[in-house]
Amino acid sequence: MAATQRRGPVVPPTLADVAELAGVSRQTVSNALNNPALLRTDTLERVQEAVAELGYQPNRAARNLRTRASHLVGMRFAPAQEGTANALMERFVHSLVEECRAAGYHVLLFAADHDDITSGYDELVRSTAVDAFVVTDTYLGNPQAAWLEQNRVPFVAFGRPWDDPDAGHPWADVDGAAGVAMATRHVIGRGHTRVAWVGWRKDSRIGEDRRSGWSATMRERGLPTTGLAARVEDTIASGKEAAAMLLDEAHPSAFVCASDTLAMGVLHTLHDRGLVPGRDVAVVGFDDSQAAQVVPGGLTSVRQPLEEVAVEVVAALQGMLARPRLVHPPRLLTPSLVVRGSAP
Amino acid sequence: MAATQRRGPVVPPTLADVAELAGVSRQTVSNALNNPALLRTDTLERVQEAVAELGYQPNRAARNLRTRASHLVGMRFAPAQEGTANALMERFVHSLVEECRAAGYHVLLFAADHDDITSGYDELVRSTAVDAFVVTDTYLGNPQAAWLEQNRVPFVAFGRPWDDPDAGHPWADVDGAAGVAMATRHVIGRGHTRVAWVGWRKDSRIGEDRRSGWSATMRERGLPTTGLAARVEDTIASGKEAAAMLLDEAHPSAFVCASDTLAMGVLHTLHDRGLVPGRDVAVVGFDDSQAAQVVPGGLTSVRQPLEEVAVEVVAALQGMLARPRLVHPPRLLTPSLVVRGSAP
DNA sequence: CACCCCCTCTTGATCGTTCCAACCGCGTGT
DNA sequence: ACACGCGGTTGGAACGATCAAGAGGGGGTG
Repeated sequence: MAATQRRGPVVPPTLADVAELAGVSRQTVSNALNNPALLRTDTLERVQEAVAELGYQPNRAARNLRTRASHLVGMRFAPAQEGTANALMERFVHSLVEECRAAGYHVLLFAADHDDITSGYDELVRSTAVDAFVVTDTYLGNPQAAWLEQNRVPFVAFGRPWDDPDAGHPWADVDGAAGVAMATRHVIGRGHTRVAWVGWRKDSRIGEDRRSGWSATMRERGLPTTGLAARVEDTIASGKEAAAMLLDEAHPSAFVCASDTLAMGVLHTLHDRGLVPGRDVAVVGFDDSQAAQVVPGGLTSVRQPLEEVAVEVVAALQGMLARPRLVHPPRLLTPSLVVRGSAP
Repeated sequence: MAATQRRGPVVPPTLADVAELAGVSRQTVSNALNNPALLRTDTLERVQEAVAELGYQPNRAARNLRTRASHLVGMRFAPAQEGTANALMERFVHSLVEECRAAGYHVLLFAADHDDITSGYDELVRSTAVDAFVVTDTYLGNPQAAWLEQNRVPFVAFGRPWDDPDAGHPWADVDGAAGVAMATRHVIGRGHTRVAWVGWRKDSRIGEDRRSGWSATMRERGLPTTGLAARVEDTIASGKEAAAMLLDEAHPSAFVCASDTLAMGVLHTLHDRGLVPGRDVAVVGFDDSQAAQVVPGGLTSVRQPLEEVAVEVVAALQGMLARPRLVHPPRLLTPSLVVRGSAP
């Protein structure tokens, strides 16, 4: 036996091998694995021993073919943009992988053409390579969400369906407005009254949502907002320029930003002007990126509970695949504030 | 027909459906896809039309079962450590996904128990869920590489087999010593003569390799190294302490570091002491992390050519799966230096 | 004209698993 | 004593693709 395995790839045992060793039929072995309650305890034990002895694992391809399920979840993996501080995905994907494992799923990554967003999805659906998708970039006006829904492809979104509040698919998201409100209250609590907002352009729904957390809190506390907001591209340079402009024209003592990238831009301006973050001017970012964690002095930032998002997403996936009719209720999760030197 | 598809999931067409529509047998359709040269051109066209009309894609599970190949590549996905600036994986994984797509493969992510490293691999191998693995964390004394080799599981490593120079598996790696040498020459070229090294503990093979790039270059230029090196944990705090110690005792005017995390630690000390990076003291990191890119002033850093690594890894995978006997020759790739404010 | 061969296409079997319906032994109710 | 239900088991048929081998027809050759 050892001699036959010395050369060439090891050929894994099959259900039939286990059945023969245990002295039962294939179906009994199958039941032992998928429906153990049907077996007498002594038979079950005998089968389990045989399974353990051979190191048997059911062949995925055969099982997939028969059950019409792959136990794979597809996810399009877009790279983090260089030169920004947005690195959510690594954290999220890891949590997702962990959660999926607990649920008996694996994560399949794929890339799509940049011009044809649906290409990757389409191919995987038609070849029945995955059971469902996790869609993460719903902020792009999500053409793929609409496409998936139209084609009755199961998927769960990380991100709200902004354009269609009662879309038929399950989703989980983080309450950006609540996070920014938390950040704003934090700096107000430290005595700041002129709190500026550096956010994204108006066409970003997420950006407007986050901004509302700032403006609502300011209004609530009776503080001014006019002239204290900037809406720019999500780059270091834009954040830097916006901060310079705001400092000159509106004299804020604190900045709340839509992203860590913008916040890092603000830090650049303070750095250039010899202002000390946290002492002269408070700065809060959003995402708790690695840059926020390691920048000298530290950047206070709103941290998304990506682990919880992953839990919700996988729960929704399981529900959706088990009972396709039932729609999992959406979940909106609350982020937390990580306080560091830039806004102590 | 439309009525039958209105409710419930759409059932994809099979080979038989295409065959019927094209008026040929199943096998002919199969040949049209896998071996088109065997068909007469007019038949081929007829089949291709039918394929296009039905939107046919071969069922993965069935194909996998029959061909005993899944066209999936497994990769263990470990999360980036919080509080450090090491975020290589996201970039590498994306490149890998792109390359795999070109080669007709997909990437399957999985997580393993922290105590039993081989658990995830074992399960996937025995269930024939993946054709091969990409192993990335070979620096941990790689128990999984040894295990995989022993069990004749195909895999390609990103990282050299440090402990076993002529290991039987293909690999690609980045020449860390060359990268550090490049960094060291850069600061020497700018007039620095007392160049310090902040690296990892001695038990790290990668760390010692990178260190050799510094020490060899210094020796080559006839510059002193004694008292100018520190070997510490890969954390911000350790880098910060090491920099303080070195500044007090050896008075270096430049720091070359084994990682961006350590380099950020050095920046912390400079920041505390009112020293300006790039003007008073030069600092070079390793990895070109997001933190290096966005920190005020910018951190000069050695950038790993992860895209090229991915190309090599996938090429090795293809060769290995096509001709298991032949061993793909290892490749050692040269990194580049990204110059920013900390060492202009 | 018969023979052979090559090119093209078809038929039957197979991969390893799960689903289906039938089967068997056994105890129970009538 | 016979039918019946029930827990436990059995062989056979699917799932959808590929592999192996064979069938049919046209053209070249002796």
